[in-house]
Amino acid sequence: MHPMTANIRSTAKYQQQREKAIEAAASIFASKGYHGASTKDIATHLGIRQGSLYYYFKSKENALEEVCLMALKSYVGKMEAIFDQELPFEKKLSMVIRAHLSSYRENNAALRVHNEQRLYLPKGRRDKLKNLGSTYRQYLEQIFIDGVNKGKLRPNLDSHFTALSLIGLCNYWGSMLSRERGLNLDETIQKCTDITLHGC
Amino acid sequence: MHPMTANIRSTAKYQQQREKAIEAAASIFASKGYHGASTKDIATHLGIRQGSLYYYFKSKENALEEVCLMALKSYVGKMEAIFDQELPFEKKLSMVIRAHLSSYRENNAALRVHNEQRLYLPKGRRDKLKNLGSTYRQYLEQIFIDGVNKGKLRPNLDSHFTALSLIGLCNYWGSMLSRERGLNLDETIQKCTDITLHGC
DNA sequence: ACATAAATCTATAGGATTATAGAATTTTCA
DNA sequence: TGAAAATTCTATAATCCTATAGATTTATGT
Repeated sequence: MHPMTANIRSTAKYQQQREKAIEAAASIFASKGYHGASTKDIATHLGIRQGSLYYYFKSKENALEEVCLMALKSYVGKMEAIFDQELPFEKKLSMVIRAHLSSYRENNAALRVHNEQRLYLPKGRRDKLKNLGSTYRQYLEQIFIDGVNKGKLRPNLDSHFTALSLIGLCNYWGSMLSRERGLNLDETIQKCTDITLHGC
Repeated sequence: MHPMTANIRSTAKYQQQREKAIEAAASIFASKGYHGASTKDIATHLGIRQGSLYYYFKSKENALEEVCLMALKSYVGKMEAIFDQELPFEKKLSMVIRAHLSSYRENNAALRVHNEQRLYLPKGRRDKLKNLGSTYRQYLEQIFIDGVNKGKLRPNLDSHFTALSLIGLCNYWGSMLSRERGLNLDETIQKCTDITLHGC
């Protein structure tokens, strides 16, 4: 039988293997890009045949969708965990940066795929991603707002702009960390935190 | 006759039309990605037939190469012009940021293609790009080093890290500016300069 | 106006790709 | 063990894509 049935039933084993399929897709999409990767590449990486992949995904596009969703969910989850703690601003900031950068260093291919390939999804298929991304941004923004309110940051700070800039900075260094093995993670975290706080 | 001959002869008209071909390729690659774009897309955008495109490019890969080179050359050119002027650090910094961001806003598709698609070129084909990119980085780094030497920046500043971070920041906001038409250019330049100088 | 060169066109070889249908195999569990 | 369900396989239709060869049209310069 084929996917439709399986998706409804959703065995534990099915879900587990599906997760592996998403990871395989993430890995292939990350190295070859969405359009550059073929369903055969992904299937081979999983150890099955091209046609069998459609037992787990409705389409190649659906695979990209799932990869991006998986990445963002874990990303937002980490952020929530940090946000909920009662910690001084500087500590929270460096924890967020650590979470972001170490995700990349652990070669979280899915996160890279989300950042680099999500725009190849048709607009309608990006709504959930937008919402999750927006949630993340709002948490980060709130951390800056709290910092301002507690007098730790200058009062005229544009928290929205700052949050986005930090995301941009982390994506840049994260992508660097996942490509350049020589780069030191802790040092990079330290420097990103420092430049965000104090500029130059 | 075909390309080989033409490439050697290189009429003025040929060069001019070739430039248009590179721009068309840039525009298509920027919106669909390298692998997602077809040579037919590019040709159609130029108003010629798919096969005729090979009068201007040896291969699709060669087209990507030329797009990236064109982008980087103009990018480095602008930087050199700024670098050579005798100006205070803050002014130079904001000029560099303006040059970078306004390139994106002018919808310089080629620059986006370089940033987002150059890794799809085989390693051997990226040497020139690496050198140009490295030149750009060195100029920027030198601007920070000069700032330190003149006592305008803290003496322990890591100029290399700072230069790369600024490039990452500008690529992020640049890409944003080219996608979100509502975003104000001057304001973004101002805020990028400010956050780079002072952090938060 | 004519010969030559430049630019574009048509047609196609040779592959590769996605998605589907239905057969074959493996698992599960009563 | 044996029937039903789950998983994977094979084969293929229907496109689509790059690159090339050679014909055709357009431009140039004398």
